Amino acid sequence: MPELPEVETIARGLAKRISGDVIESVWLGSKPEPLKSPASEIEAALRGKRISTVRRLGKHIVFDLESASGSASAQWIVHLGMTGSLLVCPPGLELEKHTHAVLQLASGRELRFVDPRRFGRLSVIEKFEAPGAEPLQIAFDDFAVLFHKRKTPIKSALLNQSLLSGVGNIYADEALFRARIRPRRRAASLTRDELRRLHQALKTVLKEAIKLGGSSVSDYVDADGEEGFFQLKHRVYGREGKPCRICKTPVKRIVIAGRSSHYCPRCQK
DNA sequence: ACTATGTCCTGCGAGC
DNA sequence: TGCTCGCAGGACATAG
Repeated sequence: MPELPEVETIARGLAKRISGDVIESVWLGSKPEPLKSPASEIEAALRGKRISTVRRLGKHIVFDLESASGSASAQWIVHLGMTGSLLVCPPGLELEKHTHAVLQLASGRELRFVDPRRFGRLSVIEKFEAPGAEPLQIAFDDFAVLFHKRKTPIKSALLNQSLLSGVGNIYADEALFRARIRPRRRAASLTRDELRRLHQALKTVLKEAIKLGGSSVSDYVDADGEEGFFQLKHRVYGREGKPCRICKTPVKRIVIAGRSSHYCPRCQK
């Protein structure tokens, strides 16, 4: 569900609310759970640990843990998949359907992981490193190299997490619109000027979305239960048949690599 | 090594 | 009202 701006918003909200809190106990749901690490390992790594920070890497949420003595411990990594959410709530609250993990915190609150579609993943690792580059940090030359000689459509390349970490379907479409590039273009066919525009557009759209708390399509809310507002700024995503905000030509929707892709046939070349 | 395709899940809204 | 169908913000395995 969430892409970089939504994950960033969630991580910031969690950092604000639960940094410094201590995990007293851990409950992990039964049967086919979305656990990448064994349940016993996750429980052992979390129980009794202090959450020193919460931050985002790619589409992953990283919980930096400390042991009681204050030394750095393993990291708890949460990937929300399409429909995952992390909720901070009072202990009495009835368990929502599809709750897969509950952490009791020393402050009396609970941190819950809920995920109906179960594409989300929980894991524990010493030091997590995202496979791809951070789109908000990558320099232009490194960005350009990523697409060098790639025959795949630029849209697919943007979604490839081992190239760039954090770009998903919405922001790929939105960045390509702003850069005036059609999603089906072969990545290697982009000119240097187009690559510059794409690099800039991607950073701009991601930053703007973070500012607005992400895009709330369907039921996304952040750690405080707040909706994002970037969906109001979408120029092509989810706007099939509606007039392009620049030239009024109806926005087209096509399927690339099984993902719906939206673009303006007039503005994007 | 790179690329295209299918699959994992549940829920929701559109259309009949 | 109730059913079926298609679709959903992701990532991985597999096959070519």
